[in-house]
Amino acid sequence: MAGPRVDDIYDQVKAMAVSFRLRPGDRLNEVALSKDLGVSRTPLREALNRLVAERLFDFRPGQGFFCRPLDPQGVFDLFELRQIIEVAAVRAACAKATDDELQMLRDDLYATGLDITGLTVEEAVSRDEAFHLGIARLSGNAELLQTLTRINERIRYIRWISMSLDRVQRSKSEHKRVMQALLERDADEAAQALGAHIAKRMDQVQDAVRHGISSIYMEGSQDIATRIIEEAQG
Amino acid sequence: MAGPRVDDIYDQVKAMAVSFRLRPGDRLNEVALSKDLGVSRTPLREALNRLVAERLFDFRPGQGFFCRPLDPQGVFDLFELRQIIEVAAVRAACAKATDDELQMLRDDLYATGLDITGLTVEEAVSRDEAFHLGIARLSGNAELLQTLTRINERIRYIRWISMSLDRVQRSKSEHKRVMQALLERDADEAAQALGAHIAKRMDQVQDAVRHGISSIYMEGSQDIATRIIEEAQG
DNA sequence: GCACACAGAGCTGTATACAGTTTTGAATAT
DNA sequence: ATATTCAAAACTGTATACAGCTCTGTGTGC
Repeated sequence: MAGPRVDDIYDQVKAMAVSFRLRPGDRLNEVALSKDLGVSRTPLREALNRLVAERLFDFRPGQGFFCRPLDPQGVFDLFELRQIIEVAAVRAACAKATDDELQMLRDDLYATGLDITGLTVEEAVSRDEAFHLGIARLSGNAELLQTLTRINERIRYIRWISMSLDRVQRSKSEHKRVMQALLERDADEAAQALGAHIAKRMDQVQDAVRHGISSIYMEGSQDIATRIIEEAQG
Repeated sequence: MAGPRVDDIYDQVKAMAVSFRLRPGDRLNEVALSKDLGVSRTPLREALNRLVAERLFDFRPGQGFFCRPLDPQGVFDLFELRQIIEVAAVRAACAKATDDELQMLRDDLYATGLDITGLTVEEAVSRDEAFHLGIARLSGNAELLQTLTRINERIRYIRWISMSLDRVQRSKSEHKRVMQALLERDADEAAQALGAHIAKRMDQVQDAVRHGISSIYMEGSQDIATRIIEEAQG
């Protein structure tokens, strides 16, 4: 054992925050959580401070750490920023990625992607993220990739909700259209396709946030992430 | 006294890192720095963990905290990301800002902005940042503003260098062009003007990084930020 | 002259203690 | 019932102690 403690704690607490196993707005009890994790408050607070900088927690001096609230405007802003970043990324990828890199992305997409029926929501969103992050990686801009990674962490819960609400999964065909444009190095078409793809999701976001808020407070729906995706209708 | 300690420490250490008073690549000595700041290591490490999340420091388990290196590719990536964010911001501002807000931005620009001769480099860059951040604020997207703020902190030193190298300051006229387009709600023109403005700076970035690296290691050039801007030539 | 081993100093990582503040909840007054 | 007060409990913020690791530099062998 005895691996890097803070990094582990950081990952564990982040996972809790991302999935809202810690309820939004709640004060975080350092003593209780440190006991749960089997560490002392010192490294826990170090991890929490990182998460504050990533905006996964709020910090109020004298009061401690609070789970970020899930507010519609904040989520909308994040989706808008995501769209900006991703559209720019796909344009950069068109210009900078090698043929080999594009081919590998395509292979990954087709290998993992034909049908998401039977997967858990978590897995489905994870694969969705992987494709989008793959594009960001091919942009050749590490900061862009990093920024998108952080955004994704903050909206992951909403994507779970959205995925579990919307049974008809058209993502994959839209992904294929983006991929096709990338392979043809058609930046305008790729940007258009990806921008529209994200915009379409944004329409569902407000609903997802509302469902999300109630899901968090309902018993028995802690397991949104592990729900199985049923067959698409229509 | 007895204000929020961690926040103060965070601000102080961030200021050191941003201005490279701590040399890039160097290991940070927690004991020495905590003594300098008159606090113990515990809150210092909490502040440092925030700065790690903001990528102003690197953290290597077992070795501690290191000032981020100043590498050309990283700086270029940040400028590219900045351009992406700002172009999107100005488009959003064209669509969403109220007439009053635009007028206030214009007034600020003209009030503070006519001539930067006689200012220190730090002040000049600060005013430059203020205009760009003003646009981001009018985008109505808090995440966008936040992201740009963080980016600015990480490239501020390079802008100081760039500002002190380039005596001819055309920024203001370019800012006026952007402002004009904003007032006319001409998103394409505004995006074009702002994008070109940032791109022009990017050409100087590689030089600035090189100068920056040597400046950091030269005695007597710790004070780039406080250098006075001389009269523009031509 | 160079590489390597080893001991000592120095530094980091974490637990714990304690001071000071905030929150809680019961008791009282309205 | 509702609001208010106040004391106890709980929690946060920071310093400090110490274990364990890393780095430094000296000395030894080649």
